[in-house]
Amino acid sequence: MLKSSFFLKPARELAKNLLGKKISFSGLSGIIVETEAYEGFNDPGSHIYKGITNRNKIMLEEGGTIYIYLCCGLYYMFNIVADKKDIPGAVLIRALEPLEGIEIMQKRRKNKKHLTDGPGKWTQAFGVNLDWNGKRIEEDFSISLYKHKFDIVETTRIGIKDGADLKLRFYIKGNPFISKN
DNA sequence: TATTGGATCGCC
DNA sequence: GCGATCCAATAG
Repeated sequence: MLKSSFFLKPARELAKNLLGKKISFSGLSGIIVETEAYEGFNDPGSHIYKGITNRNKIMLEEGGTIYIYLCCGLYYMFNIVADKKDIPGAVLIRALEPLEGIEIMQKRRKNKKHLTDGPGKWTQAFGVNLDWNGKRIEEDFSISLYKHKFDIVETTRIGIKDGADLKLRFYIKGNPFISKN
């Protein structure tokens, strides 16, 4: 289990540090293999870029707060807020390598072959929804060390129009559970 | 009130 | 490859 001070760093740093960590929730777990950073007020790809709203104000909370939002009316995106209070930033968890509770994940997912290799897929497999928005990560989830040695690929983020050139997506090189792009 | 996605799936 | 899906937040 990581200390809460682990999350008090800029989003791009936290995004890299979260790779290879194990995330556990309600008997399910997986290794974080792909993340994206959304950092500061000046990141055009970030929700908070155009100003603080009722939804994105959670990005100003203390690092380690959960930020969940519904994407395309269908899928929940799970983010961990980065950095100190009032400094905006979040890390989107895009893909996991499943470890425990695979039968439950298969029950929730229609496509049994692709349980956790996308930001909307793994939240569906884990049964994550808006109930966890604004909660502290340590309340229901636990994040702990798992992998130690791996190479990190730094590349561009997926699905955004603005800030698409910034290399703020990170994934574990060679891992088969990276989302499609 | 009307529009719109940081995605996924199924069907061409 | 491309359109349908679904709904909360945002903009107007």
